[in-house]
Amino acid sequence: MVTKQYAGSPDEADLRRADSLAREIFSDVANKWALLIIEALGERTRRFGELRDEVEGVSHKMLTQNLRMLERNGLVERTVHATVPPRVDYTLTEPGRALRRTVDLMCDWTHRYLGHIEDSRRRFDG
Amino acid sequence: MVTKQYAGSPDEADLRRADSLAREIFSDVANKWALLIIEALGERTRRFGELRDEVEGVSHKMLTQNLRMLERNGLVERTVHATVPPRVDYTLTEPGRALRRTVDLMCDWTHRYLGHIEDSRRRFDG
DNA sequence: CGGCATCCATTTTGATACTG
DNA sequence: CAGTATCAAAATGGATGCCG
Repeated sequence: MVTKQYAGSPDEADLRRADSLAREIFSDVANKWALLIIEALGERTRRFGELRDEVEGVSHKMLTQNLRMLERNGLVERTVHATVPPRVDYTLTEPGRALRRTVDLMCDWTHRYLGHIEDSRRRFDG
Repeated sequence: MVTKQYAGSPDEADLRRADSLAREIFSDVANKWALLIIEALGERTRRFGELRDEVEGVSHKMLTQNLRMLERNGLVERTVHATVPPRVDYTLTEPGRALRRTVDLMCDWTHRYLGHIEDSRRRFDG
């Protein structure tokens, strides 16, 4: 559960605040592009352009937007090199790497159940 | 990585098909409502109305849509009881429960790094 | 009660052009 | 190269009404 259950305790207000925050973070992170970007970053530092190439189908705009969001939440670190042409590196932080481990599991899951899912779809569609 | 790397092997076409399927499944599943619904289902069977109450903020439409998608992918099983008024139960299948375990980890992650993230946001916004 | 279809507002997204 | 701004197109989501 994202939001935890609790009774009317003294610091109920604090708990509610934490819950709505948890929910907000979950909404930020639980979307296709964010998770694919986190996967693509892996353990290595990547340049903006490398990410755009590796995350298939992502547009320039979506990539920037999601990277900004991930940076804001402290999941990626952004390093600007003062060169011409400019070079910007992105790396997962510790929290980012921790999240990546869970995304890895989701990817494993996808490959593991590929067959099941394909069969299920055929049954459903037919 | 959602899509795996591979060289020009004989069954390259098959692999590409599997990859695009993996990507499609990932896109289906990696969205806020789907994951929240999977979490809400947990180990128990739930009625449609119970889910609507438990998944805070979900609309009738989004719930139906996502449940249909999850059913199609074989992650939930839908049971219609021929009563008046009608009663429809939803339960996670084995693949669904397996996915839920990874979503649980994502939720744990969220609560674990709540503080870090809140701090990071403050720094970023200010 | 649960589901589907429709309409409509809002949001998201992609394409494009422009900047440092 | 990376980022921002803008605009139109497309997808999403909510509200409503009707059906079994």
